[in-house]
Amino acid sequence: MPGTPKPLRPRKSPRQQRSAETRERIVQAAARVFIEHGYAAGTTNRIADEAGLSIGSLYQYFPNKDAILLELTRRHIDEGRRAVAAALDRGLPADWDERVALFVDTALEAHRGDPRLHQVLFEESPRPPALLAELHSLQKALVETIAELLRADVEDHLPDARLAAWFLVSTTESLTHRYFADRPTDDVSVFRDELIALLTAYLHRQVPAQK
Amino acid sequence: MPGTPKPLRPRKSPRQQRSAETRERIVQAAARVFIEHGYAAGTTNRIADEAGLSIGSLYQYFPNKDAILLELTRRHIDEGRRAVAAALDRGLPADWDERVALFVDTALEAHRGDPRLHQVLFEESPRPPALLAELHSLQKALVETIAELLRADVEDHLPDARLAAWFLVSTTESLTHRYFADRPTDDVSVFRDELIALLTAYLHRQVPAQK
DNA sequence: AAAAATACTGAGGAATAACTCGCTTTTCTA
DNA sequence: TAGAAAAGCGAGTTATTCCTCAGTATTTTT
Repeated sequence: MPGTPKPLRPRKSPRQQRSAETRERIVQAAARVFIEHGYAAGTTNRIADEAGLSIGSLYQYFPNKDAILLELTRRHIDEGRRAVAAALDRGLPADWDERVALFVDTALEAHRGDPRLHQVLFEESPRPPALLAELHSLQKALVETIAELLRADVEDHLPDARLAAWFLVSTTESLTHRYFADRPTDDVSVFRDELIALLTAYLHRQVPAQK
Repeated sequence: MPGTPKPLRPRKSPRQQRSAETRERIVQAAARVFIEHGYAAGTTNRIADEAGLSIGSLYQYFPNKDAILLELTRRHIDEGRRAVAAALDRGLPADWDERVALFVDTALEAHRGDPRLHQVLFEESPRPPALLAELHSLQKALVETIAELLRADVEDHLPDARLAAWFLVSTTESLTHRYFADRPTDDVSVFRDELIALLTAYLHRQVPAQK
């Protein structure tokens, strides 16, 4: 029934301290259940069970299963956003090689939680259009920011700054993601260095003679 | 019930020409349905409907839903395998830049069908362990082959040929995949050239002075 | 052209999972 | 400390989906 959008907001705002904790318990339990069972087999009954609650209580706080997933996804996105903001706050290095390193580290940082959860959230689960749009605009903003930085430094050496920025962002995200799924090396720092090598090689080809 | 593996083989081998066509209709309809509705909402009833068949007929040819998915996935994999084999048959260029171009083109070729189907098959659907193993060993073989080629050309310039090969394969697959989801450029050939630039830049850093 | 084999039908059984609601327990307030 | 409000409970309802099976239609064989 595509004409009936599901409610995604909580039906009750916590009044007592106890209920705030309960809500949190549900979210934490959901993360564990999704990690272990995946989205489809991560039933609401199982989540309630894992949280040590009755199914009824769960539905006091979340109107449906997707709302729980949405909460988890939002938290994940916010972590990423905060990581980027914090990095920018600490000041952007002038050198592109260092910028790339910072960028890669931030991406790794964002995936430092449980990669399996990340996989469930972003690949296995149905995402409501609103969230999809949010994700898309977030990535687009990041690409645009980096494109601006590229343009500022390179003037007309670069045929298509936005495309280059897209490559930087996509490569970093995709390979980081894939690293945790595949684990081609046990040592994260080896992966980190190699990814940085890949990106800087690309940039140096496009951005000659950075100082 | 993890203890009860589902049968995945067809329950009936076609005797009449008609039934071979019916089987094919089911597979084609399943592809369309999965593309439009995704895996979970791509119900067997919907597939039967799309194929213009009764649900009972569908179950004459496939013992369960996953068997249909498996058939689609196997076909997809076989296409990729054939593309690689054909490329190798035509002879491998001596120059690494051309090898990279060939590699990228083969990847693009494999995704030339419907990227959305590819996404459903490889990211959204539950894959039986047997298929997962098949996929993994296929990718591993490809990584190993390329690692061998790298080692043959570079002797000890390369700290970790297997990791470099992993980066080549993963970057190509991930970015190709992502390209079709994001469409950062309308022109595929622009993307192609940029991806080749990325990979050759990486290789030239690792494989200095190729001739 | 009758009999046999193959192919197709679709209502409904069986299973499962999302979600409700009347009731109980706990906490807060005056 | 009594009444009210908030939080919690869980058997049961609703909805959906996979899949069966008894019967019908079509094709092949003799």
